[in-house]
Amino acid sequence: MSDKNENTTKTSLLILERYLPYRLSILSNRTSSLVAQSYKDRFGLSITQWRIMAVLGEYPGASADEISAKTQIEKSLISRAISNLLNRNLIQRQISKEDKRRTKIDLTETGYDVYSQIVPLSLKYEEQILSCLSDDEQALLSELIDRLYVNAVKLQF
Amino acid sequence: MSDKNENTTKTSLLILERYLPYRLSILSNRTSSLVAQSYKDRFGLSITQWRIMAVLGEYPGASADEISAKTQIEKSLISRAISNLLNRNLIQRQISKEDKRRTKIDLTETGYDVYSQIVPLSLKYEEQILSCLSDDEQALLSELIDRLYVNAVKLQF
DNA sequence: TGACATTAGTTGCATTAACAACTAATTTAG
DNA sequence: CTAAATTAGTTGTTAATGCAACTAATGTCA
Repeated sequence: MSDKNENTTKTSLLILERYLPYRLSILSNRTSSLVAQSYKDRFGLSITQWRIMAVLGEYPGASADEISAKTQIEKSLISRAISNLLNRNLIQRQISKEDKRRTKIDLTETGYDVYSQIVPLSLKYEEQILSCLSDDEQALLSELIDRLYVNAVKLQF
Repeated sequence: MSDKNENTTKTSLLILERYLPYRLSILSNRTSSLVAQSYKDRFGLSITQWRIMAVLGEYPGASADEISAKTQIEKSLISRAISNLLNRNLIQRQISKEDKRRTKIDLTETGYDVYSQIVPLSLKYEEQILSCLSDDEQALLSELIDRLYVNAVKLQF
């Protein structure tokens, strides 16, 4: 027994290809970019723009900050993406009466039309991505992802 | 029965928070940025730089293209990261004798020393990230991720 | 052998993202 | 009531990323 490097620790082996954060990252990149390319081609929307619209479909009248929280997208990116969507008349906004710092943002009619086209498309994509798993496996995966995320949020390295 | 929107299709519902590509994306971002921050703080290395070093630890003498394939990082990023690692004397390279376009890249002694410090750290991080799952669940997750990735690579939207 | 295509790696450029500083409105405390 | 702190949103700056053009070397095939 020499020092702290016992046989359990020896020169420990890292195989990038099997490293979980790496694998999550490449899986996520692949799925996101598949979907992103489709939205870009069909509607000229980036993932960020689409996610904002998705939140507004669920939560009409949300503020920029609420959108930032729901999408996990940094608020300066939200601000610029909102400008773009406003210019394209996909969303509209008004200043909140109760709090003049806030804005209430909504899909326009055009925006809602686009939204209504993308929703079924994105659900179909999700289904295809998950098509290699049984229903039970899908449910399990979903649970595991939730737990991993809850755990990851608490961690601090 | 009005138009094409039957009850089966109705205005289908998308809940971003439950949408798999989104959830994968935020989980992956969280885990990667946890790890990234640690490498940045402790060794001044970005994830890209670290992944290159990780590949070289596994595959000494790899070429830039091989590194790009193993890390899934675009080759221009690899090229620039390699320049940086060369400047910092963490890696070294020589032109391949058989094919003068290729380079053979290796960790320097310094680089290997850093590598040897990061490997156990990164394994510990992985363990902590997975600590919320049982061994069986970890194995299952691993399998599901593999299958999802294989499937995702084949898909085309 | 010699044109043509392919491959390895580098560089330029345009887009995206992250981070901090800033303005304006609101809330909190004394 | 007012000074200080907080919050919503915007903007500037810099770094990271992605794509495409480019050079140089090699491979292909008539």
